[in-house]
Amino acid sequence: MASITVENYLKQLYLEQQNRSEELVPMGKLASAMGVVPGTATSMVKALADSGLVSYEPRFGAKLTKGGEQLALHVLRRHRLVELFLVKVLGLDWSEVHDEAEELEHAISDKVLEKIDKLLGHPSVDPHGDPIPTAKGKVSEERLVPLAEANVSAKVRISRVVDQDSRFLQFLDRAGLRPGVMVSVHQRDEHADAISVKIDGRSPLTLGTAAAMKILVEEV
Amino acid sequence: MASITVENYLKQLYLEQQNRSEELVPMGKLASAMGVVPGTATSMVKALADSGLVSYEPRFGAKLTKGGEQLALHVLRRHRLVELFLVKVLGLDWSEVHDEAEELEHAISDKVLEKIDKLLGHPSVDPHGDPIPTAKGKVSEERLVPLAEANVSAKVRISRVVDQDSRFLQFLDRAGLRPGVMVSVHQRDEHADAISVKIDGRSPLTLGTAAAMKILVEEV
DNA sequence: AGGGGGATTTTGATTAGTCAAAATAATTAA
DNA sequence: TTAATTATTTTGACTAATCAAAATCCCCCT
Repeated sequence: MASITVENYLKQLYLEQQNRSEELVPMGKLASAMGVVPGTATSMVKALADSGLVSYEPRFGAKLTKGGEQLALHVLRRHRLVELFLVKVLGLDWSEVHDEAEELEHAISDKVLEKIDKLLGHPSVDPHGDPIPTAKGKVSEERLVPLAEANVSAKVRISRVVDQDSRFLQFLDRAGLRPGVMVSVHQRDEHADAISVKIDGRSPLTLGTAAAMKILVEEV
Repeated sequence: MASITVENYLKQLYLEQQNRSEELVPMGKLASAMGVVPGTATSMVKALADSGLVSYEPRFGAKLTKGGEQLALHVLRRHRLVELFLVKVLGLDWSEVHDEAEELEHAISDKVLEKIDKLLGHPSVDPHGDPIPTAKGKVSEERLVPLAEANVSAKVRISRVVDQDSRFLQFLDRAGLRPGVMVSVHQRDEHADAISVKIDGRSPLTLGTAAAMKILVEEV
């Protein structure tokens, strides 16, 4: 069995791989994502390479092997199903489930996981709109665009928020910017580094580009 | 925060203290309950004593301090609420929830725990009839007697099963001997080391004394 | 009183995961 | 091309938790 630590490294490596264009994740990035010093990441990755879970190019970085990716996806499936479960069944807020799931993802058996999956009706996304890998380790690829890059006056649906920070999510929640909600892009100002959006029945809201990059939308 | 290992030692120490009349739990017993060699238990208990969670009498044994007991009860509360949750909400079998809860008890936050408690209507016992400590760390004391010592021809209610072995529980389940069920004590034979009981509408069933000791009943 | 024998404690080693800080390599700037 | 900067790797040390096996203690029996 992979230890909790190993599960976390694999998950983080997967997430980092998604984020950047390079396929090799540099040790420094992995280390800061894991909250450890770089040397620790190096030695851990070497151990993971020995177990065949990652392939490691010294001085360049590491990437998951097929096996490592399957394990990572399995952890991610647990994480995301747990998040949705906490929201739907236990009534927690979507801004607070990430941290809870961070612990539970390592403690839940396949048996319990499949019960949860069934109870929720085999959902495909979690409360933040992140896709839930299947038990076989498949992830559905969506093509979403950052709100920051949406066309002015377009009508878009908020589909995914790629930042788990609780305070950011609470802000979005208060602003009504939840996955599923339709918004129209009011105006965009490159120089002001801002984009302004409007939800029906609310007054327009202006977001900085950095924030708007973290909100993925679907053009309708 | 107490590590998972520490939580397990405290829990086990509490359970051992309940089982035996002596208040000090000998290292050998603790070690075998924890599945470690005796030397490991000794050194762990010394560390726990240093943190003020147990008091340790070399060569005699250890017992929980007030603080240690509170922690142990908190772990036990998580364990038992999770067990009931798994049965009631996710539909697992009462014979299989113990092992699941063994992991989850260390991963669940107070926030989630209290949601579960509320959802279940603040229950007082888990699926095996074990009492659930309150959030403040109080356990209701019941006075139950082992089925093995019930009077012949008495009508009794099965209240608690003090063995978490999955196969034993499956056996009981198939025999209809679940907490809450009424049985009448048919006959008892000291020499045969057996007791025979009857559930309405079923044929009588004979149990060995050892098994009957693990079933606690309430006289009605 | 002297041994046995069982439980307990000690000692020395091991593994996983970590950090601090020195050494090395690679990249950028001058 | 050399020097400076930055990222990475190495080295040595530490902690928590464990085991194996030797040492110790204590009770009981003759």
